[in-house]
Amino acid sequence: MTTLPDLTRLKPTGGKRSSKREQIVNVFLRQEGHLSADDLVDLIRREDHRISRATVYRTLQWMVDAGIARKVDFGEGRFRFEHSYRQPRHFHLICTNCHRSSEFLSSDIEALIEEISAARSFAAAQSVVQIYGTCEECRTGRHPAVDEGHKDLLFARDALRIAIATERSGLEFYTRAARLTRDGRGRKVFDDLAAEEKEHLSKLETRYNELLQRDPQLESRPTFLFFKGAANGLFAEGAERLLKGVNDQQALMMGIRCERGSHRFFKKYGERFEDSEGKQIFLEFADEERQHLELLIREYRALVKRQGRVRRPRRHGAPAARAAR
Amino acid sequence: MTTLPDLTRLKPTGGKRSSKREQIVNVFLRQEGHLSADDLVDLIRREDHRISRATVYRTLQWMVDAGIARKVDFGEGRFRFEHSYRQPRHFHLICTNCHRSSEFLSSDIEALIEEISAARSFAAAQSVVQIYGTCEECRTGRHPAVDEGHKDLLFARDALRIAIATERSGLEFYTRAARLTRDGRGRKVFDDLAAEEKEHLSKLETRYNELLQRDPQLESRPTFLFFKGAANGLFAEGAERLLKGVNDQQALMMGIRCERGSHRFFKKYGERFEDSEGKQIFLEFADEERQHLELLIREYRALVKRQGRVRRPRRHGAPAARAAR
DNA sequence: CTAGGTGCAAATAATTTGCAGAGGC
DNA sequence: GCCTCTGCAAATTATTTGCACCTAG
Repeated sequence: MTTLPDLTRLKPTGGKRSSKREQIVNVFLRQEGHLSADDLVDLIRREDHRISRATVYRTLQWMVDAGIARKVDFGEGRFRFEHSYRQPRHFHLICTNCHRSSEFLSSDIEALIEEISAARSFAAAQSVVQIYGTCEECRTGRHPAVDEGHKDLLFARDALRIAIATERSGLEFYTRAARLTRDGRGRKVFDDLAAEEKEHLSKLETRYNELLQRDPQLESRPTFLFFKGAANGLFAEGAERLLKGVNDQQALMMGIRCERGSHRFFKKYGERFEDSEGKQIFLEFADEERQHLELLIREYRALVKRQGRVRRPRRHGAPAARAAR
Repeated sequence: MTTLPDLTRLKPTGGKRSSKREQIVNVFLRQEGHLSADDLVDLIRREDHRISRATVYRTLQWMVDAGIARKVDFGEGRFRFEHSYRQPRHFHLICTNCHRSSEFLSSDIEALIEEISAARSFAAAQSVVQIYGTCEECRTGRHPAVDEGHKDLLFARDALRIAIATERSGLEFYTRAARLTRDGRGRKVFDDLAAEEKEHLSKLETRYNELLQRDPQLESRPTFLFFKGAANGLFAEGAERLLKGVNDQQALMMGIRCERGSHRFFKKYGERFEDSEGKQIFLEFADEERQHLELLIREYRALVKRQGRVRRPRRHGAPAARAAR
């Protein structure tokens, strides 16, 4: 919750400013990857030969309490430490050959973990997912075409990709819904939303291109945030269902469901992360979806008031489409 | 691969029969749960005060090599050991309060792990999924209504549940397909398959009831194998798609896809486990699905030969159903 | 007889702690 | 001056190893 890289804010139990501690923390933060206590001692000793191992251990513990560092266990019989002010709760791929590890996020796995915990009435606090095996480099002998790159950029890239896919599927959904809707006011709502999606889509694409300029290889770097819904966008299923034939009320209701799902997803992810571009993207998008959601709920209520509740779906496919032309 | 509880077969490097080792192994196998080396030393010493800690460590290592035990790391700074001759590659829920842990399988998580590994070109050998938190008992203070029960029975129960759900959805699929199919020979294939599914379904249900007799609380024990496809059966999606309108060839092809998915799932799971009722259920079922699959492929080829390849779907829903009556 | 199994004590390895002195507020 | 930080050395914990002895094949 706290713990920006801004160190002035890091005073967990009102500790004193201390040159040694600050030195250790700085060296730790300058590194990336997963350091063992011993790695850190070595690094520190290059700068200052007079810092004891005990102090490093104590400072590591302090950093964990302060939320700067997280203790991770890769089953080596000792702990390692990683930065924790970005992307909490990520998972690891660990190469048993070169002992390097790379990180990833998977909202899909997280969702399953939540479901399983709930099914077992278990209050999950945190979870560890570690995939052990051999990395590409160790297997093929040659360096991978591109390295992982900076986490913040990757996270922002994947956030934008998901947002764009969602926007695209939303555009498809609203365009299709507008075509199928008979009620004039309802149709206008869908038309307006479609226009809004289109505009926002181009904004997101611009933003994505800006991101690419900051790192020319960004697009070819490996996926960091795995999320299955990303492939076709969160409205894809809804858009498909529209074709099965629904009445105006049902179309609005499906819009509500899609927006709600989308809002929840973006909010949940956005809230989890420390200040970063990706977080911002998620939260902005969540807010937009919330607005759409509220609009749709209002319209749904208004329509039900005008028509009474209608449950029967419109006949399949073609007739409705024809009627709209 | 080896490692039945039958200890006579456990001679990894041609070790000698030794009273001490046998004693230690027996005590270990008599326990369930996750023992630390120290726990085991305590248990051993109750029987024989003259066994040294070093021997216990050496025997644990021997058991790991022999495949009797698996070393697990719950981040406590020491290792624990669990039996490994059943359900390899399970995952853990770990209570940080009472330090007990319970096991589960999730083919859904496994599938995601495989996908992620593939996306990162990582050759995954094994994976660790640990959910840390507070168990129901520690949270509410009272004992859970039912305990976990014996793993073998749970695994068999969940295997049967999945098989039954698949059988039900298969029955639905073939019944529907038979109704929609115009080609006489094709219709007969579906009718026969539907009849077979019905018969096998009742067999599975009988078997399930027999299982319940062995443990009256079995049905209320928590899920052990989590698999989302289990809810509606592996043919559910196919059965739904049939309603959208398909021609005879497409119906056969969908049957092929469903049977292939089902066959793969049951085979994969069945092969992973040591001899147990659950394994047997999975493998029997996989074999049945393979037979159906082969039959459908034959029929598909025959139909294409008779009709030429037809790609256009039949018109939506009602007309096809009408035609079949 | 001999390779492998066993006990004991000592070694290792990661980490923690007691204590006396140093340093910031 | 007080309280916390720090270094050093000793302690602790989990596990491994060297070595002499024992035991089954």
